[in-house]
Amino acid sequence: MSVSTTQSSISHSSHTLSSPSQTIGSLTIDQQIEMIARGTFDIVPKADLKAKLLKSAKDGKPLQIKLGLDPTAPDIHLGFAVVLRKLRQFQDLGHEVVIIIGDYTALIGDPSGRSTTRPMLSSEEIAANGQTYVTQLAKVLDAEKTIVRFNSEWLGKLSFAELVNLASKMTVAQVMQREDFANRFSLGQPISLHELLYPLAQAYDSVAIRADVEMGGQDQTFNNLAGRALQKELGQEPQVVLLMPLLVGLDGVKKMSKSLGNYVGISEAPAAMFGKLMSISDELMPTYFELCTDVPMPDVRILTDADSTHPREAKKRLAREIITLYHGTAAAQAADDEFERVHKEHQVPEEMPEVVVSAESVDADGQVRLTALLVAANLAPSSGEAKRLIQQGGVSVDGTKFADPAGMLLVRSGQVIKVGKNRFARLVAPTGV
RNA sequence: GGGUCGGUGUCCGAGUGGUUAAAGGAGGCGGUCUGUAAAAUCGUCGGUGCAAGCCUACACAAGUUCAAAUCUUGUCCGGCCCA
Repeated sequence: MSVSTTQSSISHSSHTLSSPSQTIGSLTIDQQIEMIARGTFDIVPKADLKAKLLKSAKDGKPLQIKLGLDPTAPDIHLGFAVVLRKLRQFQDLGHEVVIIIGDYTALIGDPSGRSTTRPMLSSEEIAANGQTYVTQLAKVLDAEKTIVRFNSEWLGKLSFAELVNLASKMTVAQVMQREDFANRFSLGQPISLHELLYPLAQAYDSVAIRADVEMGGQDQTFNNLAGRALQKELGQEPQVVLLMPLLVGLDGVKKMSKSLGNYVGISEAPAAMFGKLMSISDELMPTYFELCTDVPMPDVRILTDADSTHPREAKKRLAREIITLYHGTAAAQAADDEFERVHKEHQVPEEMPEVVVSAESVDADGQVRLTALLVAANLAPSSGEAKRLIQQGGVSVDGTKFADPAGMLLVRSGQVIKVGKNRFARLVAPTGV
């Protein structure tokens, strides 16, 4: 993967079309389209995609597939991976991915709650951030066919006159079509002027790199279409806009995001992933199979039909499939075994956080107040919460319910504290106890 | 610039001087049930403390009062109308 802030990096993208495997290489255009279409929310317009694929195959020139990202630390969870995996498919078909890091769009965006302007990143910092992205994205993408660019490269060079000219290509009414703007406006919520410039800036990215396809989440519909419009306006062949649905999080309601805590990170430990995936609702299974795994759709239909497959088994299969993608088959099987042991045989997990009981917290008799211990062990956010958990019967020590909220515990190394259904910690007594 | 309305706990939203750590809903957490699913159901949700209690909290600050989320003034932020 190359990281470059120079204009020349675009030109290096003209190597010949290559395919990683015979099977993919031999796909007809229609088969390729079927593959690409899996799980998509929308492709605008589908006919253009076909035309571009045909042209690319004929000329032996890979398509430029664009994805714009915030310069904030990427939280690569399954939801984000949905888009990345689609990009990977394009790469497997021989095309080239251009990741655009919106360092400049982030700079001009000064959210109203923020009092200080974000400091301008130095080129060293920018390069360093780029490297971080490379490492993280490489978990899904093919590094050979990925280019990382920063949009300060071209947005930073725009003069005010040029910006005004660009802004003249779009009307307020057009921008206000965007659902979130329209909603906020009608609800009487504030919209800052600079926010209206966002779609324009993002659209200009597409012009700058001559994108053939722009990928994005469903929520990016408007921005991506603006790119298409602006390209047309400026005499370029307009990009195809390919939108992926937003993956619903573990709660089954809201989109998966780190801040909502309803996510599965792709770097999470296999056992943790397994547990989280088993907790999703049955209704979510088909979507997760379609968007997060490579299981062929006919198989998915059998797996998600409760008459042919027990939902529990299907869900375990789902968890194994996903874990295999990021940790390999062996880890997936191990996570499955562990899950069985803990939840079916009600044994304690093999691995769990260890908590060293501090010597000061232990009294002369070697006892600790359990509420304090729970807080120290990160099993409860506050002692009030710890008390509640105990009162409600959510805490057990070595399998025995601990019911006294004010109770003291005689600490022995190796004791297992369990809170709720799946939070465990193993105690390590202070030396000498 | 003028007028006007508003800023309450994770979110929404009641509350116009005192049994208000603040109704109700959403959501979270725990128990039961289950397939660690969903649904259902019971309980619980500021901090600290074994407890009595103490502390902090209704944008921010100052004030009136025995007593303020509630009244006054100023500041900040926002909506709407007018210019």
